[in-house]
Amino acid sequence: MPLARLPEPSPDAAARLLRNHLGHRLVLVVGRCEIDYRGRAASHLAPGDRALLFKPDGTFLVHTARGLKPVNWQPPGSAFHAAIEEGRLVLTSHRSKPPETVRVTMLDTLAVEAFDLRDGAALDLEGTEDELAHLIAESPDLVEPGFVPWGMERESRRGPMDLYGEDAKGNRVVVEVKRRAAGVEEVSQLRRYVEKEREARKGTVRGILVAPRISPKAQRFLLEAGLEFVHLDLKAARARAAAMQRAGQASLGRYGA
Amino acid sequence: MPLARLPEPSPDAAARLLRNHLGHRLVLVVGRCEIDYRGRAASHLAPGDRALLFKPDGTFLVHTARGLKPVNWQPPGSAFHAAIEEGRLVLTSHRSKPPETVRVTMLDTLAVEAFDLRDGAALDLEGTEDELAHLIAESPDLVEPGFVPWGMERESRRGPMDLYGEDAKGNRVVVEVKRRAAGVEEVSQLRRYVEKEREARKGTVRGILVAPRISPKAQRFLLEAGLEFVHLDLKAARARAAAMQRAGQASLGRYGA
DNA sequence: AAATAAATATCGTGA
DNA sequence: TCACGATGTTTATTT
Repeated sequence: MPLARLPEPSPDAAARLLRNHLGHRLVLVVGRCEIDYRGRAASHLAPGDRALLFKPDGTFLVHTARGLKPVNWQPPGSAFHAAIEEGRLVLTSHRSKPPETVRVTMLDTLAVEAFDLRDGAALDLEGTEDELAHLIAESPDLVEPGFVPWGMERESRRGPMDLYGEDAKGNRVVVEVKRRAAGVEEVSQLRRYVEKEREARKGTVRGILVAPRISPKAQRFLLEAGLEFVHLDLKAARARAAAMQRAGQASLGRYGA
Repeated sequence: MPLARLPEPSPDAAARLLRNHLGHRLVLVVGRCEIDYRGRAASHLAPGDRALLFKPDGTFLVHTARGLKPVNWQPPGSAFHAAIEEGRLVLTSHRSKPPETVRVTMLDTLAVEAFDLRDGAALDLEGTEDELAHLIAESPDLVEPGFVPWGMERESRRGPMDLYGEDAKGNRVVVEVKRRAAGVEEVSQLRRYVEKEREARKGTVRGILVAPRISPKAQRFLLEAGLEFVHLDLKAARARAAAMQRAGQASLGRYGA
């Protein structure tokens, strides 16, 4: 049950409830309102019905009936304020760095509710770029036979590239991993790393973009920049990595320690 | 007032309400739940209290008590389904391209509500990159004295660059405009455009990055690539553009037609 | 605090 | 439909 709830409250009653709960509970406000934002940019939204969410951590969201993204918002850390101006409930959210304010004038409040949300769980997410990079680090033949990674970016701070190492011929190799289709921007990214490495070291430096797909323009750009593309998606990487690990185990069982 | 509302409903009662309104109204569900997502990636979220928003356009949002981003979501166009499984209310949202499903098992439903949101307003946003580019197009001296833009990307579809034209000496100039601080990625972007232009045309092609600020690494990269940086933020651009326009008007008044 | 890159990025636009 | 670039991007990570 809501901790508190007011159906079609008066501005005064709504303000009292909000002052009790804003910044402490999840507060939902639904109704007709007009919204102004000023900060890095500025916006105005003429009157209409919307749902407002005020979170205990200072997050503020305004959702219209359409679209995934909030039409206006404020990130965590913002301060809430409820006031009555000219008989109307005015809700503001402000933060200092950068200075930004969202101001909502309620014209018709349909509902105001506060909930105490208890939640100790953290999202367990898989299928990220990081997972793909780790699969390659463990089964580097996914890039090409003989590729030997010297380390991952996070571990070795040699640079921001996802993986680096050397190929079967001893050439330096920079690998950039993408979990989704690569475009020109991703090629540019790899190109920056490879150029930096070519400046720092003598000898051949290869750059390999690993992704499930590459756009035609990006493919041309890649070839012009002397870089390479390896097709690999997460599903295939998982399957092939598992197979390689099994093969490795089998080899060890037969020939290893 | 909500179109419909059930405080602490039974799974059956909640399912009935949801089947009536999902996909037609804004539906809010608050309660303890467990969430699984499978699609481009995959995630699991152990039980906890959250707020669910189902929009009429197929948008689905799961918000915890913290953070700006929903912990799980589904973009517009998704299909909703409410079922009872083993006595529990199970809410799913599915879309086909790409195939993705979010499945919410309600363990304790605190509230279910449906609202009919009427909203004909569109967000009026200013302070975008587009505005900055237009200010420069109208007052090209903001880039440098004597710069003459031949057209904007959108108007002339000459290419992906924000502005292009020629300087006082007749050199081709490619201008990339950013409304916020520029980093290495923004320099790479300008570099791509300039290189393409240098391939296509003979003669000098200058590349100018216009932004309120540039990071030290990006600055070095920019110089190495033979590109230039012009400091300009939106506020200054507005003020100087207005002053230039006034000056232009004054000149016309004195010397012009 | 600043910079860099990832994101289930989303969203609009143009080809 | 795809590709590309903007976003008040936000978020996490590292320096």
